[in-house]
Amino acid sequence: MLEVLRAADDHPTAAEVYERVRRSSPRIGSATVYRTLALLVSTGRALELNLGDGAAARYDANTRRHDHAVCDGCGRAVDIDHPVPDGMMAEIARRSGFAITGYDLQFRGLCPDCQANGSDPARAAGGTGPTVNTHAKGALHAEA
Amino acid sequence: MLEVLRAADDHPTAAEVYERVRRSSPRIGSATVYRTLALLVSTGRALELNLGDGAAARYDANTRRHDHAVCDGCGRAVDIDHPVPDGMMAEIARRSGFAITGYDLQFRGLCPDCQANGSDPARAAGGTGPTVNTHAKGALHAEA
DNA sequence: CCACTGGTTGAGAACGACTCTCAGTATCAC
DNA sequence: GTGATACTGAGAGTCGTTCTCAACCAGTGG
Ligand SMILES: [Mn+2]
Ligand SMILES: [Mn+2]
Ligand SMILES: [Zn+2]
Ligand SMILES: [Zn+2]
Repeated sequence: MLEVLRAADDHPTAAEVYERVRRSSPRIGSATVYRTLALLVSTGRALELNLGDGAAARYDANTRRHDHAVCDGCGRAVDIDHPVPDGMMAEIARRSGFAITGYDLQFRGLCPDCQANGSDPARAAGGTGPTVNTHAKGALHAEA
Repeated sequence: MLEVLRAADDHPTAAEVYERVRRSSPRIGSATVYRTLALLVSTGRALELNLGDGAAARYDANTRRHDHAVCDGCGRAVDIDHPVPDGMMAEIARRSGFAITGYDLQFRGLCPDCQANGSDPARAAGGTGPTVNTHAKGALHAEA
């Protein structure tokens, strides 16, 4: 299970992990996949990502603190490694009165593939082929 | 409906909006609330927020670009107005190849109330009383 | 007035992503 | 082997949201 995650370069949803694990263990049930993912997350061996588009959670074996850029066309998420300045966190904490423990940041836009296939973006991104989320669910990226 | 949103200083979920609208229009159905919220969002008169905790979407009549600090204890979300430097966006775009159109940023931590009532945080935040999300759903704020 | 027409509405069914329950099974300790 | 214990998968349940569809409400023309 962790192997599957480590081997994944995309950021698979639980359903995608299930599908992949099933190839080597066809008798596994989805409950076990959810249980195991939760365990990996709670023991710090994986990250659960909520990319702010209201879609299913994604899982990431890369536990270093990092952010993502999410493609509005095909849903692909790529790693972004560019920490927010510390001073900013302190400033936010001071102004809000919150005890800030962390932050989630994601950029939205179009990936190179979807920029190319300008029209009907939600179909590009073929490549090695992670499932594409067709149903875009309304005006996204308005968030936060 | 927009009035209800404008009058709200918290960031109500669709269910909370429904509940409040119902006070003046008791015959309204939830389908209409969802439909209307979607319309407000798609016409730019409200924002749909996905605060990255996998919880229900929240709605915000404040359409200025702004971010939020979310309390891990009681779920409260307060506005943060502290734009990320432009240079950073450009840098991200350059390094990722994405055409970046925006970003979503949320800070996590404990609100002043929940800092006070240290133990059992998920019960504080009384105040004017938006519903509190008890079931915390596992290790949050690991995200992104 | 009143029959048509098209846009809204609300009730309830359907849906997707999860989470729970529970009986069956594998594991280990004796 | 026998029993205690943990783990598993099937399926039911939950929650937030969207869909479907019949009833309803404008208007419009007559
Ligand atoms: Mn990542
Ligand atoms: Mn706000
Ligand atoms: Zn794309
Ligand atoms: Zn709080």
